[in-house]
Amino acid sequence: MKKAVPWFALAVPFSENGIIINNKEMMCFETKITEASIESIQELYAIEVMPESINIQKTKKEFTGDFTLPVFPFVKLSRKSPEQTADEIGKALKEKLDFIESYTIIKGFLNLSVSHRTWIDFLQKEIQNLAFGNIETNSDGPPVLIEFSSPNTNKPLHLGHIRNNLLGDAIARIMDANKKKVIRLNLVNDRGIHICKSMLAWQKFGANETPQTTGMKGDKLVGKYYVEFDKQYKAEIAELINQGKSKEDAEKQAPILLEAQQMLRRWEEGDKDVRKLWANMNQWVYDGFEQTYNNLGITFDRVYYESETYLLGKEIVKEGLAKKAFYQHPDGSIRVDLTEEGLDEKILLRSDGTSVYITQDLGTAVLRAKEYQPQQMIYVVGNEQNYHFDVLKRILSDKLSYDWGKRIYHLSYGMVELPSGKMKSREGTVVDADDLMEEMIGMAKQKTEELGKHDFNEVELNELARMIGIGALKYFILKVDPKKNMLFNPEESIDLNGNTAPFIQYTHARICSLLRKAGVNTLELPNYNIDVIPEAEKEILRMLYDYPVTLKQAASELNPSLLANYAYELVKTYNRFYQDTPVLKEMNDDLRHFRLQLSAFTASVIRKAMNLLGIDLPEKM
RNA sequence: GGUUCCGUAGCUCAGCUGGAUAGAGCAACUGCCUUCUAAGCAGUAGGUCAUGCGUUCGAAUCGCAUCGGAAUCACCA
Repeated sequence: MKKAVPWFALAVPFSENGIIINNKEMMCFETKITEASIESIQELYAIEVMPESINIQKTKKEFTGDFTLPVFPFVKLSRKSPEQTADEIGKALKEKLDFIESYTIIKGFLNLSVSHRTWIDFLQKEIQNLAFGNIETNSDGPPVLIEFSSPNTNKPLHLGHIRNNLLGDAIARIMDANKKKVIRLNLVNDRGIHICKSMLAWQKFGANETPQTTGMKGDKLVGKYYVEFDKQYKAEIAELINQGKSKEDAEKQAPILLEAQQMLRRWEEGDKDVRKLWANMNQWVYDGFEQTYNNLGITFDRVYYESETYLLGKEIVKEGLAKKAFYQHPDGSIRVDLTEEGLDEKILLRSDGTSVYITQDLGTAVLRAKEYQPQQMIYVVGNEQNYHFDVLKRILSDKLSYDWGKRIYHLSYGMVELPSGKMKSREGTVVDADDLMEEMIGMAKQKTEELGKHDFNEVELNELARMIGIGALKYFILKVDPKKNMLFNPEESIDLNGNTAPFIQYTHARICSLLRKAGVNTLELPNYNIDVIPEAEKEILRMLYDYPVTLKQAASELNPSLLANYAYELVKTYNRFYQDTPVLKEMNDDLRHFRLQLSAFTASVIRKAMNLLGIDLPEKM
């Protein structure tokens, strides 16, 4: 249950209580309150307390105040009642901190109120700051590598791949907002028995079908023959069992499987015909993938192909053998003994000298470490491979003593499950990525028309539907904590109301409309002053203030869902205000200007958060 | 069987570095459009936070045990 914090979380400047230390003089109330509290307690009770025991939190909505300090940990030291302790500390804090205007005490909770002037200053200053929330760290430092997507080329992408792609993309964006140089990697698994299965089935039953002759998307066509292979394979197994073979024997001896294995050997020998067929069919798949990636808005800086890198690992294994990090088993295979680390023995090279999955991962890890000398290597891979990455990391850092081995981080995400269980390509129980996107866009279009939005021509309507449909899909996936498994029910379509992207997009569009009608530049409004900020507005300010912290936390935990949930909370808070507070119709100039600026800044922060999730926002909807 | 992860409203999810009366959305029900976009807002109803014990001034949150679910433990990837 303990949150796994990546090793490099420390590289992000957090103070002990998780708050950013001064970024471009950004106001950080919590830090100042914490420091002043330590001082005050020292002065009042002559006792030094650790910063950890000062736990500044946001005041709950039902009480007045902005920040709360529970004083229970100090009552033993003060030898006074919680109320009296809180009062003494509150008095001292008010004196030390000019931004604290007043405080109230409820039981042992000291609720501090930040002055209205301070909040106005915050708004006026930060709305000018285009980089609000972003932070400068290691901007010239070595890059962060993020490997994600990494598809097999024998079948089309499905909803599980979508989660992987969206997480990888969002994390790359979040790291980038933290001023890290990010390299997006894709390692395409373009060779192996699975591709040979598709190739063989196509050769046998394909009748020379191509994407051109069938009008089928390339990856779909190749996937079709992968399923075709499986059908034939199963039929042959059944036949063999009928003839009296055991199930295991049948599975090993089915002629079509033997043929596929033969094809793989010919591929490895460089057989011209096989290589040509392979190159052709892979190209179909790449053309198909490109469309899917485009529609998802996913890009890469560097694509590795396994066919080019799969031999690299053998060298590493041989070196490790020479260094006695590994050993040779009597049967000829090379293995690593990780029993001391609480893991098992693991095969690194087969007895016939060919490489297994981990051999290749060792090779590509060394390759990219050499090429980029990265500060971090993040792998976005499902949690079914936790064990594999545990082994990989231990081999590289412990057994082979690569210093960068420790900087590998497996971003392990949960599976997308259907009500019927896990998705399985071979059994056809998958939610296809292209179909799902198309369906979402269709729904968005239909909804837009139902709501009688007539301000759009055909092109605009399509673009709007794309933003809403794809946005809804991305948000649906990204709002869930990455490490948790999630459920997708195809019977119930993804919502467009409530805690969804369209809700957030809609609020943004409303603000845009408001600003268009105001017809002023919100950055150049005359300086206003108001004595009392109404509660609805203050709640928005408090939410806006939270954005930088949320972004830092999302970065250090590699968790985009924090930003999704933040955006939702912000928007809900804004809508409450919008519903019954006039902005343009406000006659008091100061108030009107304040509300306009508050709205503009809110829209800007919504944009920031959603951009980090890869979600586009229309200005009208 | 070993290891790891998970269990919060009918459903999908927040909250988990211990803090005040456990929150949203969907589904159900009730109000609010002659006023800045109703893809909205306000409200009703729905909970032994899997169970038990422990630590603590205080536990959904930390520890131990039990029950239930998932993943993994390949000369597959």
